[in-house]
Amino acid sequence: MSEVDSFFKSAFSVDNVIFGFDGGDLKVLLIQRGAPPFKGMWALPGDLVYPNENLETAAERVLEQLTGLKGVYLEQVRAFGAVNRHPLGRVITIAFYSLVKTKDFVPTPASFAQRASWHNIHHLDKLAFDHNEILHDCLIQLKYRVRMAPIGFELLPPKFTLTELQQLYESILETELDKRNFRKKILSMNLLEELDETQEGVAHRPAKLYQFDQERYRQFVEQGYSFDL
Amino acid sequence: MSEVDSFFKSAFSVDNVIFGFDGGDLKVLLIQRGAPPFKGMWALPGDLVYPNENLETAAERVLEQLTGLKGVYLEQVRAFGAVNRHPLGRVITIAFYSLVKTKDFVPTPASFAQRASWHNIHHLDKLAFDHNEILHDCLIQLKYRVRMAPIGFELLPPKFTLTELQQLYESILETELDKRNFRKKILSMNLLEELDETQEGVAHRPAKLYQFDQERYRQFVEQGYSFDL
DNA sequence: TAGGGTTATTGTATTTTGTACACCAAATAA
DNA sequence: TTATTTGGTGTACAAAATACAATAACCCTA
Repeated sequence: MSEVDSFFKSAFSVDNVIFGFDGGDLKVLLIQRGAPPFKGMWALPGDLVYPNENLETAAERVLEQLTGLKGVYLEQVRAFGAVNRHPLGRVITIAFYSLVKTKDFVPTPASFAQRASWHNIHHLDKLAFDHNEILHDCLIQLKYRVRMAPIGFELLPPKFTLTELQQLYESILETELDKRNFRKKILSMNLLEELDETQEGVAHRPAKLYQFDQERYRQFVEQGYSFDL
Repeated sequence: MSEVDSFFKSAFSVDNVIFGFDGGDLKVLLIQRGAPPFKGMWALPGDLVYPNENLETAAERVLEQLTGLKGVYLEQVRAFGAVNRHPLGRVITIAFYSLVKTKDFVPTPASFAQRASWHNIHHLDKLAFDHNEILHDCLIQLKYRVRMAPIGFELLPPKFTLTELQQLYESILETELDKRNFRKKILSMNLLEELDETQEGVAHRPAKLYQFDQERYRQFVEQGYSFDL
């Protein structure tokens, strides 16, 4: 991440809250800062926006440099622009969150250099800058969005069990869901394709695998329905 | 509104979608640009953010300079930062919307100078910059928020009839609502105080006046309920 | 190979919420 | 006084949310 010159007047950056899910709690990918300000502290990955770069493009670049991933789900949350949020000058930042499948994450040279690692979203220390606040707002946005659009699947492998899907929702929404009611509701939208495969390598009855069907969702929306969980 | 120097490298501004309601359709307050670029076209009121000014403060300043109003409801929507959105250079803008009571609006010198006027939100020409897109996104945001938080009242005078409130929701949501069901639902939350006053000067049975009770809403939230319409 | 351990899968009854719908009341104007 | 206009109200039905428990299918171990 390039750093802000100490004599700049104003600049803008993007910061990216990269969410991941590994079956337990919801995770966020943080980097450990190697230079002042906030040297050694954990921070959201981000960078200044290049002169000929859209905001989304900058956020995608930050994500790709760190994770090697392209084409992942990305959404802007809002701008953070408190006058003193950056100790070296006036920098406003545009916050994005993205949803990645943790198994796709391949550490890049940038992620080694920046000591990137996954952190449990509920056990976070004080982060650099106003990143705790940014993270908090992105999480609120995610909680809201995950119930109104079929974006949770972005955090799961292409084939998943209904229990995995339920646990994902439970960890994002921080609530417990009833198994039978959850299945009834998610299956009633008819957006999941039931596969002829089952879980393997588990010491109990293996669960059926499902995958999200993008085409069915397109028709679902076209017919005036909206995802709601 | 100060203009961007042609030799700047990058800057950021705020733009404010000021909504108003006069009983008919939802309105938005626009200014007619007096200088290039887009001279003569209608645009959202906005300005560059001052070096020592928070984003919200800048949006409040723009609003106050134009309308004389302070302390109105204001909410950030998101940043707009397409590379070529401003013809004179790289300017990203942070979009806000605010909700004002049209009867409180007192034209200021700035609003005369900028030929500010209310426009029907559904009959808009092409606006300057990317302001149609900004307006569109702010309207979508308003539609969401007005059903999840008691912010519609910000567009009405302190004392209003249930029919006025219903018409407000109908014009924001662009849908018709059933009178009995609407009243049942809004009254069931018990957030409105029924006053001992009635409408005056109407050629039919006068309606009871109500006012939104902020204190009741505080307790409502405290008890874990959430506004939902 | 039988039994124990673990998770998967399924339906129904009840409560709550949403929706559809029509008549009388109270004021002004002619 | 009568016509016109909007205000105000309740009930029956449909849909959705919720609460809840027994059997099935697999692996492991004795």
